[in-house]
Amino acid sequence: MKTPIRILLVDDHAVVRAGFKTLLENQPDFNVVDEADNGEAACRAFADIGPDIVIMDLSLPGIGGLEAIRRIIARQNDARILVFSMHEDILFVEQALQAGARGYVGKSSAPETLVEAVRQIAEGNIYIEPDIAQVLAFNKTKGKGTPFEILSTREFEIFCLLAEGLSAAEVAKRLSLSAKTVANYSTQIKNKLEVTTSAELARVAIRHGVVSA
Amino acid sequence: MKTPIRILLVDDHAVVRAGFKTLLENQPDFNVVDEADNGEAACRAFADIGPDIVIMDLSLPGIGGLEAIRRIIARQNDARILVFSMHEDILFVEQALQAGARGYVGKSSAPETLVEAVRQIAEGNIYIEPDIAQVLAFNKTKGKGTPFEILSTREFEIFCLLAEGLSAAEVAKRLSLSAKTVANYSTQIKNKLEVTTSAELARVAIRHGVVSA
DNA sequence: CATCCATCAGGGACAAATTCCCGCTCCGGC
DNA sequence: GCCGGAGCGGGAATTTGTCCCTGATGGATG
Repeated sequence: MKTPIRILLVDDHAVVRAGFKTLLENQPDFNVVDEADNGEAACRAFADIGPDIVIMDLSLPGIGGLEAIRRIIARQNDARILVFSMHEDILFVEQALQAGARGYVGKSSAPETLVEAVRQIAEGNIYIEPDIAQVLAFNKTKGKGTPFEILSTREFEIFCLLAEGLSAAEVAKRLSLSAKTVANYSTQIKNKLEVTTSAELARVAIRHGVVSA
Repeated sequence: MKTPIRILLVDDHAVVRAGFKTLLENQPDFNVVDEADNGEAACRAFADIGPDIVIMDLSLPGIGGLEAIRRIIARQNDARILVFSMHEDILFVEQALQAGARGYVGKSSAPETLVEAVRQIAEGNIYIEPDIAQVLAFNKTKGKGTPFEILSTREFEIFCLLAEGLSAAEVAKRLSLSAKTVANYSTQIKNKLEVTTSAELARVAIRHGVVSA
């Protein structure tokens, strides 16, 4: 190819980055022109070199991957960003795509998937893993929005208490409700946030700064 | 080199594995002779091919990385195992070394560190990242206890999975245990850590860096 | 004003998880 | 050999969670 795909690689794991780099450069038309290990550096590198595509991990030190995506998109709203994340968490995927990412590839994908995703996105298309795409499409039909806005005031209140580690019975006492009511809310909250266990609930809450660890 | 280092690569992320493989094989005397994506397969592969060194991720489906290390060491107690883990948390390092690993390289290491670690361990030495080694040594002198020392190996393993948000049933499937056993462990773990809900469990885990938020 | 719909609250019935207690095996230490 | 702890799981009672459905309220909107 006469016009190689110029890639900016963003991941805070130096070793993983190096591995990916060699993997990507096995493709003759792939060229990793720069790397970054945090969000700020990624933004700067993007501005400096204007890569064809950014491959970005979401869990970055400093400003997270999401914020980095937002800043890059703010600068150039047709920037081509592929998110590669270790934890294939639907909430993150949604946030990433909403922030402007053009694709999402999870941890358990085949290497060819990554390569294919890079090509698709570099050409201006969108690439989301079939499995994940299905879930997202399904959510869309159900009118699911962003994580917490879909919770009503009361739901959010109960959500916080549960996330802090209170049992359903304790929450009920605190809010002068029936244990039954809290149990029902709890189920509903989990459904809305698409988690199944209280541990996940707590993680989501902590992740979004609703409660502290 | 006339005697290349024969490597068994164990990681459940196909993409990461592919990246590492290409990275390692940039070294002319490194030879990735086999790969595995879970603990059982790793043990079998080790028995089959007798590699010079095993590079192993800790978070594996089925029997975890820790158990895989134990089984390999049980078979050949001078087996050379290098642990490469995404989450460089001290607890895991301690457990891994106790299980018989000869080295530990964390996510944020330079690629050269990984290569160096492989060489050191292949020669029969021990290699632990300087940073981590320091913390370990420091903890030893202070006899500093994390709340997790009171957990047995198995308890800790289950604790991690629960904290990540898996249900008891999922943990059971993952570890090939009865749901009953996991439930019993779960109760015991909560007692030991003095928490009552799974949400609290998750918070404790996150607070101590055992799992990420 | 009537209607519709989301929110809040909880009952009933059933499924599932949790807890407490027990028994069993296997090992490493004394 | 004996003991204690670790690992594994069954039994039974209990608590929780889930699903569904009923009201009440309090805006919106036609």
